[in-house]
Amino acid sequence: MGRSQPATPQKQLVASSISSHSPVYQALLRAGPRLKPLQQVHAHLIVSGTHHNFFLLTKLILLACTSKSAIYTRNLFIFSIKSPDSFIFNNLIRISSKFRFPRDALFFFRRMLLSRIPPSNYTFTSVIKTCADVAALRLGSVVHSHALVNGYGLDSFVLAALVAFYSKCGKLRVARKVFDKMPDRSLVAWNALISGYEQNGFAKESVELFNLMLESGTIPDSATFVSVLSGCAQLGALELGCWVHGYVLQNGFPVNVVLATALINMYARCGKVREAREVFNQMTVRNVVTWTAMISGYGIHGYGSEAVELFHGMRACGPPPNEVTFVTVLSACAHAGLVSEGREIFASMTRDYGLIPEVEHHVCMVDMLGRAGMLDEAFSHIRKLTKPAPAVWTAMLGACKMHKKLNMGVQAAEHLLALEPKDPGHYVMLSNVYALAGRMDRVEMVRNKMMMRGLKKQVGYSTIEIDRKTYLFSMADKSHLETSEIYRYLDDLIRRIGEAGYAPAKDSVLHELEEEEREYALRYHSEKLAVAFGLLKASNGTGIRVVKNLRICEDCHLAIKFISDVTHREITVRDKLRFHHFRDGLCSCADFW
DNA sequence: ATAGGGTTAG
Repeated sequence: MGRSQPATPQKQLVASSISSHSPVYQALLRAGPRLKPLQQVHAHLIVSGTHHNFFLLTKLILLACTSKSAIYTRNLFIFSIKSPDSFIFNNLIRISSKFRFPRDALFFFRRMLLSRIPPSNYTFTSVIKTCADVAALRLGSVVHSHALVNGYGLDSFVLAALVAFYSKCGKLRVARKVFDKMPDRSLVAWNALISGYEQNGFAKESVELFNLMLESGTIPDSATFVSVLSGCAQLGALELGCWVHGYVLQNGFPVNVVLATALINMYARCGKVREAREVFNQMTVRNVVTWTAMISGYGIHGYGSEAVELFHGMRACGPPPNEVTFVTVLSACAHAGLVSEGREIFASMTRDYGLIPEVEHHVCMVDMLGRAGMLDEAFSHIRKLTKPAPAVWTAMLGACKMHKKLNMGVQAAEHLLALEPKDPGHYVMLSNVYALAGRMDRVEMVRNKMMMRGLKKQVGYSTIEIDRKTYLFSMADKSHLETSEIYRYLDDLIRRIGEAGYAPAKDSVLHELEEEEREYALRYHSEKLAVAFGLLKASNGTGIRVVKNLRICEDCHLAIKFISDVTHREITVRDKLRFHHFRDGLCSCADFW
């Protein structure tokens, strides 16, 4: 029957005769995703007259795209492929999106629409992923409607991609809405939203969703654990973090590098640096992120020499440190007063690794020199910079406050306020510098300026985890069920530490308040409330772990030292910058923070 | 052929 057909397209005949066993196809496979070999095979196709073969051209262009040769791929697309089919379009879009060539992915998508080839769920997932990569909210929303119109409103792949997309754009409410409407939620959809919450700072929501996931009977995987552990790290939720670790081990889930690194980070940020090191030691494969997480862990606990030692270990037998590694090790030096070590490490950055110091490294250097009381050196470090970033001046101002250097502090603050006139934190700092110098007239002036500009001090709060639940306290908080008990207990504690020699450090309260209000405000700072609650609730012998969103104040620091002494309890406070381990009336930061 | 993951200064 085939014979009786008119001799229609020679092409078709050739196409059918070329299979995946043919020598040319094998040559393409051998070439793989490499530009030069592909072009050689291409030349061979032309010479042998098979360069119109659709099957071969499809393989060629997809390999070209995989080889990341964007120009060659586009040329093949424009000049060699007469009428690309949906398979070619979908794969070009997918590969371009996978290798982060968003412009190409969108180019092919537009061409697909212009060719009137209907996009499929494959098309939409890749295009949405591309929109997520470049956080193109408007475009992504248009593609979303497009997907709905094309009948993919219930497709689990498309919807999972949309959840990830809205999460990446910070639109968690929309992401949640899409997620809630999914008829059957895939593991990836759960993971995308859990990660979305965590990445956008909504650790609590992330953990809550994880619990819903378990209740729904969906089995989590390593990506789930990684996001939840990051959430635990954010929250300082050690109990939950330990539970996740146990769950992973008991159920025999494989612990890969990323998961182990997330565990290190969780333990370190929950105050358990020894446990973090244990995970680190047990790993067989460690990459630069692993090492950096461990060094950072030591740093935030004030264990500068351990951080430096590990850094040298990394130099000797680990992967090359990257710019993040240097930030963490320099910060560790700054917090531990390791000036000469820090200087040497800073120098090695460019000398040994060809890394150019960025703003964050300069911030660490200024912080390090400034904390150590070497304010002139810190200042001259700034002067060497062509355009000092605000953060550098923030570090300088912090050092001036610490060492009560009024003139230099005012100078730093002036630079800072010129650069960032809307940051309330800078005004607070400056007013504190004036207060410490006894210039109450100036304190008043800064406060007025702040009010006139409609700026408000950031609200401080502290959290504490009891029985895998996190409780939040703000200053003079009375929203808790056991408020009266907590206040009674705290008042009694303050009486006891008063007998032991504690006197409120009234200077450390923000001078927005009148004299008689100050002591009251200090007395019921969120961290004190959280500590009191912890002492009431946590069983004897266990440590108290509090997380504060801002830096701990001078008075709370002093009070908690006394509290650790009179109650014989270990108290850990993680503030915005680092850990304070209080024990027997002393703090691990040695009052150097 | 489809979607999700770990480290960063003040």
